[in-house]
Amino acid sequence: MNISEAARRSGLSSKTIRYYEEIGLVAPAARADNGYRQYSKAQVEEMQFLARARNVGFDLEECRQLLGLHRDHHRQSRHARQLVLEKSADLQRRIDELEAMKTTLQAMAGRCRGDEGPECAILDDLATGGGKA
Amino acid sequence: MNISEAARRSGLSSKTIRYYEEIGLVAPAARADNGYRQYSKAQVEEMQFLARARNVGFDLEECRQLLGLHRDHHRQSRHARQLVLEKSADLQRRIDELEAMKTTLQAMAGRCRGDEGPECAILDDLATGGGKA
DNA sequence: CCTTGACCTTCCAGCCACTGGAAGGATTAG
DNA sequence: CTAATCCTTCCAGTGGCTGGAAGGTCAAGG
Repeated sequence: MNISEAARRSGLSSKTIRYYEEIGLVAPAARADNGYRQYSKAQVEEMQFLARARNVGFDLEECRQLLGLHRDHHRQSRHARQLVLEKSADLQRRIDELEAMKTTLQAMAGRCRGDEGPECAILDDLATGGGKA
Repeated sequence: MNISEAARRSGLSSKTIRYYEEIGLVAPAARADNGYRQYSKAQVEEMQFLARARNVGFDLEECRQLLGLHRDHHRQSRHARQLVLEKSADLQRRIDELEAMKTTLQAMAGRCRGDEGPECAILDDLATGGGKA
């Protein structure tokens, strides 16, 4: 299987697959006589694993750890669970941050006339910090 | 006022102030005889404006636009309001994404024993996509 | 056989918004 | 005089790709 087929099946782009190989996240692919990368089902499955891990918020270093656990038959599930709980808490912190920003923005928009005139509660808030901005 | 004092008062770092000058987000500072940058109150206020705008989620290009509106006495407040509403929607989309990730993670953690053994619902979910991961 | 188009390869540059650090000059306090 | 703390410029690195150039390979159609 060539790289674009592996990409289609895994959900990663060809570029991303090459990049993951370069940084050692996936093993270097076998090469056909013409130099093209060749992939097995097992490798595509690892790529799917990585695509899913990325999609739930893990960074590449965490993906590396998770993949290590996945490959290790002597792993302890508490290690995976800990990574997941930490990431979950991390996401919650980021959500809280974004919510706080959004609340501030909504408050500013609520005080702004938003018309053709120059008077603007938003710009005043940003200038003075008055509206908790 | 030297750069570190301007940094302290504005909430930006000295590095960031130099960077903003370099990309033309703030006007080049006046220089003292020794070559040190000198800042006025008005400039520090613009930096505070930028720091606040950054803190509510605007990227540097948007900050540039907001600062342009702030400086323009013939502005129309609807332009600022539009930027704010778009950013708010943008934040909401990101919040929704993060919530979805977190929900998936929580579900995975809930099914995982998290003990000393190798059996692990999390790794299985990531491998198979079974748990909607 | 030739061309066209879709693959594939490598390598380099760029994105965003800084941050760290090196190398060197200026200022201040003791 | 020295030490500490400023300031300057410049270069490199971060994460996780993405785009593009320059060139090799392959399958189908004329």
